[in-house]
Amino acid sequence: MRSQYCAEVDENNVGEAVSLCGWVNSYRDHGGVIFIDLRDKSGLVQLVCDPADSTEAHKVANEVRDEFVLIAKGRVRLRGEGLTNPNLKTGKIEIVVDELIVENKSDVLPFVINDEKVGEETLLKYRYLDLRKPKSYEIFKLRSKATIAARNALDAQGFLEVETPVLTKSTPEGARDYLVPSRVHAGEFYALPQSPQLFKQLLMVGGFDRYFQIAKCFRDEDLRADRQPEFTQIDLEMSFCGQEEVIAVSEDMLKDVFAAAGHDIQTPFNRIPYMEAMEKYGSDKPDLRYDLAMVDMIDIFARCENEIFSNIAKDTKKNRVKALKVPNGDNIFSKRQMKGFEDYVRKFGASGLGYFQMKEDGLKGPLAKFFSAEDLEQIIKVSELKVGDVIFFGAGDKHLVWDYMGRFRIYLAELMEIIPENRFEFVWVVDFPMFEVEEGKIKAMHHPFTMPSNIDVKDPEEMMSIAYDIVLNGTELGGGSVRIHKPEIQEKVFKLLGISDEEAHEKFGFLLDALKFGAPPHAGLAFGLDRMMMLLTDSPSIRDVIAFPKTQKAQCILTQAPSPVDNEQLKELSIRLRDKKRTTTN
RNA sequence: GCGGCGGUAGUUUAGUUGGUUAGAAUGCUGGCCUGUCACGCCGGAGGUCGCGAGUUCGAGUCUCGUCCGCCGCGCCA
Repeated sequence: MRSQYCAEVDENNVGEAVSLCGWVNSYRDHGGVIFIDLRDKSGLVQLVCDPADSTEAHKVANEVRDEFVLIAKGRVRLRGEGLTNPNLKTGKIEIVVDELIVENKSDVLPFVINDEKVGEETLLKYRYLDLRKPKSYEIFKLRSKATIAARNALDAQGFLEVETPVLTKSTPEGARDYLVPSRVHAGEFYALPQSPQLFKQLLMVGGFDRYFQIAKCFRDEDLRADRQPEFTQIDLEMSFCGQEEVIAVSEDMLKDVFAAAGHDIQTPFNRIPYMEAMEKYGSDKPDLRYDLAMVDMIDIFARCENEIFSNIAKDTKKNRVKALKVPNGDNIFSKRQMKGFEDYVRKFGASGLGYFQMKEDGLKGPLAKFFSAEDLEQIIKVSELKVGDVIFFGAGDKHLVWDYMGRFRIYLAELMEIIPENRFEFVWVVDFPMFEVEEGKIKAMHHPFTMPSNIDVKDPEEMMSIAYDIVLNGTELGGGSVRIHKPEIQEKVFKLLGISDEEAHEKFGFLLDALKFGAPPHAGLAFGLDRMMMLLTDSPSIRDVIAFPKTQKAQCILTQAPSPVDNEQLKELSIRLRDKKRTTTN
């Protein structure tokens, strides 16, 4: 049907007969001669339909409209002097058409392909038209190349690609599950996997040694610009290995994946312990493309004469006083902007945002009077203040201060436009705590199958885990851990999490059993492929890198999913809806 | 669940203090045009102003409710 792709034709083909297929990108009817830009995945080529060459083809060309599907047969000709188009890869040649076949017509499109201004809602409703844009094709081409590079890298390292079930068992912890009703077992449900976590551990018990999968995962939580209810992980697990082997394999794989996307990245990546990341950047996924680290001020504030601050500063275990220096901030930001900073951090629970300005004659600010001259000097010294600098500080509960000062750090960096573009700054965040306490309840920070590094420590809050996250430019790209492979440790962790023996056996009995039958030490990691593609394609939304994404209300506006179903279907599944109006019929 | 922004021809949008027939660009369409490539020129059609109430002599504009889209918070082991 086709001799080559549109944009593959060039000067070397002059005089040759070609047969090209594609869509009408645009047409220009001059009354006599008609020009058609034919488009396929490779690009554009100009067709010329001149009645002098073929009255038949010209007649057909008269009826052609945008996005008609054509098969054009003709010969390649060099364009005349002054008639070339430097904006087109094929701009030096054109196709003199002697046979034009309209393979399929097209209704008028709801929007013009490549029109950058069209709203996303319209684009998503007609996503297949949006995908015709060369820009869309490039994104999915890159995604394909990256995925294949990951496969090849892992294959070369002896990993076996194994598919794990999509219909699986609902688990109590973690995100909300998507449930699938069982027809055969009335009243019972499968769950879609939040990740293949337990199955990949079972594959290690099965002796496969190294497993990977490009796995779809499902989490029924609210959406964000970088979160969809179904997403893809590059998931891997390896036996008789610890953190270092997983990190080494991951770095190798990432190097290949980024190379496939045209980026040379340097390994090994830097590492930062979790606590240091929190103390310096207020985040477990710090963006290290810029510094702007927080400075600890708690000692100095403990000595100040303002009771609110000194009281906060006395409890160094629970509280923090953190400062962010803005070089030359006094000259960059207006009074009004600085007031706005306080409003910004208040949204995240801050009760206020103090500041000092570094003037010619020393530190100035509403709180300066509470500090001794020596301590003011000390503030200047520890934060290396120069005239014109401004220093902001937050005080209070450490988790709160880390959070809002960490967000403020990013906010400032964006405002000051100090974030370098076209740079990939990878960092491994390591040495995570095993648990976090929320509203008095103890929760696994990573997941309950993570190996503690100090299982015998008395205070569970002091327990650390062998877990690691890979962070790129402030985005969590992936995470993993060394897993528990001994049943007694797993049972102990369940106990600490407040999961009873009974519940543990009901929900995870199969895992506890498996651990009893010679489970090897094993460790693994999973990457968020969609987020990786966002970064590789510089896309502002995860929807851009997913062929058929869902809206923020988790709907697909193309297919109208989710949708009501017949009562008959529900009956088979032994399901009765509370609100009967929601079914389509009966 | 909460906060912010938005919804007006197919598309992108303007619309003042509530006041005449809701305007533009682009797309579409009819005609003309043999070298354009964002072709050009002349003409034409195209609007439940998201939806529903309310206030008013009169609502795109004001009020209330509701739906949808986007961003964020909560949530996301």
